[in-house]
Amino acid sequence: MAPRVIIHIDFDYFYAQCEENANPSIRGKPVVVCVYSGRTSESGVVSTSNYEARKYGVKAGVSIATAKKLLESTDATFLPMNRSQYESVSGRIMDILRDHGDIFERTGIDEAYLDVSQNSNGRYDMAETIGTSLKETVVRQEHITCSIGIAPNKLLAKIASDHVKPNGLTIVEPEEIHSFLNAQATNRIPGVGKKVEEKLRAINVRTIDDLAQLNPVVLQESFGKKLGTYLFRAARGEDDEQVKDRELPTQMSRIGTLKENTRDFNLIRPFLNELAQSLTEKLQDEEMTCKSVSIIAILSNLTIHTKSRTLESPTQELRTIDECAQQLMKEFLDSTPQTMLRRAGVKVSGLSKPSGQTNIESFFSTRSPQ
DNA sequence: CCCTCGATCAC
DNA sequence: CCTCATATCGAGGG
Repeated sequence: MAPRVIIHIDFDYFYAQCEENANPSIRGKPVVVCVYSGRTSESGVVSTSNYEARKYGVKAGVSIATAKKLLESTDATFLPMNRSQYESVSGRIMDILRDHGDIFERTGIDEAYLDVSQNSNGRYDMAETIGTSLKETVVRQEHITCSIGIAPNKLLAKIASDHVKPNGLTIVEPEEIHSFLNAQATNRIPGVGKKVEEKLRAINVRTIDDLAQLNPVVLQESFGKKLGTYLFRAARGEDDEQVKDRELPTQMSRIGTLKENTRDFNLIRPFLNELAQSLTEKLQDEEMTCKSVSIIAILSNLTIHTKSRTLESPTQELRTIDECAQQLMKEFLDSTPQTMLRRAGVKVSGLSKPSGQTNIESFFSTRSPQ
């Protein structure tokens, strides 16, 4: 396989940066984009904050109450998340990126990969020019800075984009892989979160170098075949994942927090209906159907439970989806007496776009009802 | 092979 | 004292 040159682009503190652009007067001050849960006026968590706020320890996941305390001495701005706004900014930036590479893959609202192997002629100096140019274009057109990683594969490009930020550009050429990974913490590897990191720490593995000493069999035994193999290769900077045009999304979900903990169906029914309605609108907008419906129940003790069902035939109708969700939730509550619901969600999955006929699967499922 | 469920990740 | 959305994996059961 010919060597590749991959770019990973990550928009800096994206939601907060969008808010700075929407209202430049808040620039230079701490900006905190919040998800308010609606329980009390202040309940909820921080979604994203700018770097001024991060200096005070205010980052994603911190409760709004805590963030207010940490920032009480400052002139910080707290804003509710405005997702549709960020979606449209993201969409325009993605259009710019798409123009800069041979293959483009959007992996989130604020990140994407570009395969520039052809485009750069396999040369890192040319790839750097492409990277610099796309950063300039994005700043000029959308006033958003981003951080970029350029490397021989997706894994290294992603770790590289995280290496220097905000507004960074990090190149890892093939001969630099080992010195680059060397002393980095294992959690720099995508896929190594809290749980995996804990398990690794328990066996005295803290750096990627430590990880690279482990036997593949040991890794597969502790983490399963797939993850074990992945970790073994990742520690060596190896990754064959192709940059691929994203297929259509395969699921969508809505979740919310109830006003108070309850198991009263008179409160839960309209709540689920709202979520189902929002999902149905989105499905119909996208001209998609779903094959199964799930409910998500988060109890007062914060444990998470799910229950799902495959429909007789794919649908995009509110009635079908809503009734299925209601039924599933009834069954769940009946099976767990006493428990109180804190949050509830609805998910639709097995999505397809019958008109698009993007795959053989949806072709047959729309042609031969049975 | 498909379905269901929980877990994990990363946002 | 605790959001939201998506993808993926593994296990267990048909």
